[in-house]
Amino acid sequence: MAGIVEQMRDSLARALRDAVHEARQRGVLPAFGELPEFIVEVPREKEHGDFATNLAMLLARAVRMPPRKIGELVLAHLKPAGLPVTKVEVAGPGFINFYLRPDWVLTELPQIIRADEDYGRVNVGRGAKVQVEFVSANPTGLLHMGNARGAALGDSLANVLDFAGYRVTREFYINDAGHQIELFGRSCEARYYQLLGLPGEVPQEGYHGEDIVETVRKFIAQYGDAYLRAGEKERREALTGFALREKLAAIKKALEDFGVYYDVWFSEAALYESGAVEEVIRRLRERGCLYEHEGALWFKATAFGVEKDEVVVRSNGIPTYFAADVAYHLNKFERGFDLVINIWGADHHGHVARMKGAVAALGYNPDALRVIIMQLVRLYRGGEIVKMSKRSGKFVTLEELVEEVGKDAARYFFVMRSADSHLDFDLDLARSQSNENPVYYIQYAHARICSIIRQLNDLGRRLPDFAQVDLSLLKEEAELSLARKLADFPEEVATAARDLAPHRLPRYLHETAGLFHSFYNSYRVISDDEALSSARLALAVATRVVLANGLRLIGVDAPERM
RNA sequence: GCGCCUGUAGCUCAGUGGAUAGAGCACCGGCCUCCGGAGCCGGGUGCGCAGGUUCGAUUCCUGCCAGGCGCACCA
Repeated sequence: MAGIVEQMRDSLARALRDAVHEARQRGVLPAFGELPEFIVEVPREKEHGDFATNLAMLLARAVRMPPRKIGELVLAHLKPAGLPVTKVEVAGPGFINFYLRPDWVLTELPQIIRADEDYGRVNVGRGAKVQVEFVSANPTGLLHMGNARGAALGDSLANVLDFAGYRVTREFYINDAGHQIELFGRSCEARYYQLLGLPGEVPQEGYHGEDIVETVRKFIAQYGDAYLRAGEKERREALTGFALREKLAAIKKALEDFGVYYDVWFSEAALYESGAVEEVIRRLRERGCLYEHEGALWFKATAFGVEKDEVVVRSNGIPTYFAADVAYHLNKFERGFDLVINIWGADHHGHVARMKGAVAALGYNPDALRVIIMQLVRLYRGGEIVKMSKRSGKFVTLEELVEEVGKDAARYFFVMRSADSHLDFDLDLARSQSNENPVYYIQYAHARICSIIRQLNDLGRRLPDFAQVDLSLLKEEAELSLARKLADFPEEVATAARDLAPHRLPRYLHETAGLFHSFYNSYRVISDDEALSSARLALAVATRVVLANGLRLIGVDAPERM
């Protein structure tokens, strides 16, 4: 269901193509090859009309005529019949500008209200299967700011893709195998001894956080000192298994409190147990992509344009993390995803090229793997950088963040920046319940509209049948520009999906809320004029729908009262 | 040294191969007998530097400068 803006764009493009065709038929325009791919855009400047096209300028080279001249010729053959076009002109270096009747967009309002929570759904995905893998933190600790940003970004992107017509699977890859887990187990063991009054030392590179102590304390509460007498292997397995389950449960809880739910929790250990890691090594070997060097087995990544080759099996016979990750990605593609999206921290960007190389080596299209690299997060409090260090266990966790600033502010602040940008997170601003805070600004607009409707009910009046409302009564600039903004929502969703850019939404919502506040401040919605009240209620209710839908996509609540 | 990301207003950041580059914050001044003042209205010499491609570059390419992150038989 295309919005009215897209329909208008298409109609104008069609009229333009017809005009060019006509002019060529009549020999007014010389023959040329393909019509260049022109765009019909909304000009930045209002004075340049409602829509504009660069068609004439793009055609200049092919027909060897000045753009303005071409514009005039196209214009002479243009028949915008049935369209609310009031004026067309050639301007500037050769733009063709279209001016529309100011009320052209108003018919969208009842459509918005009717579609309600589905307004803004588009079909750019055409039902393609897409997987979004995000966070995928080691289940050995708590979630930090990088994970939090990934969670907000990944979940919002998944929401957007879903709304844009993709079939989305959200997935968390659990790194529950390998060297780090070994270290984790030894760290737990050391704490186990310590808590039981025996000597024990957490390995230098191990996990020193207080949270591990807590976890081991719970283990002791349940099993006492029974494992002191067990063999090392048995003791470690018991401790590691217990701790991993607990950590994972805590991670899951923290994410749920952050509004993030997964479809699949995928275990790395399962890849070893099922033989998938061995299998993928066999496949790579079969394809001649592996070789031995100094006792280790290497993947010939350089054959796929990567700078360096990569070890898949160490000389001690243990596969690397990379081997498991390749197996995981093979598994993803075997599950039939058309598009596989990973959200990784900037510290993993070196991994992208070789992962794509491995995908290509396995016979899949490396472009079907899209990796979004997020830059790092810096926290500010009181104007100072909050120092964090993972090793010492001193970092702000996702739970603490949500507790300090709330879920809504946290999610909004993470999503409002593009992944490419280093994020300075101002805790004071996010926490402030004032007009400084953009989250509340948007939520406030939503609550205000709900309040208007409550007011209406209190007066014993009811919402009108919006299909019957005389929208032509909306004539004020503030009304028309708000309606115009609302009609942009479907294209906003489409663009966010196409560009994998959920950060567009906070901006759009903020602008929309601003236009509403502005309108609200200048005009009364509910008045003695029944017809005018109905028209303005249509505008207000449509605004509520768009704000609610947009906020939902970024995982922020749309409260009826604040 | 090599690779990736980033350099836009005092600060944090949007933005697009096009016609006069935007928002929030901060700062200053206005607005409530009226549906929620968490609101509204007004206030601006800025695209790191240098070349190139183009009818047109803040956007694309090259070099340089600055910051971040990588460059393990770690993950």
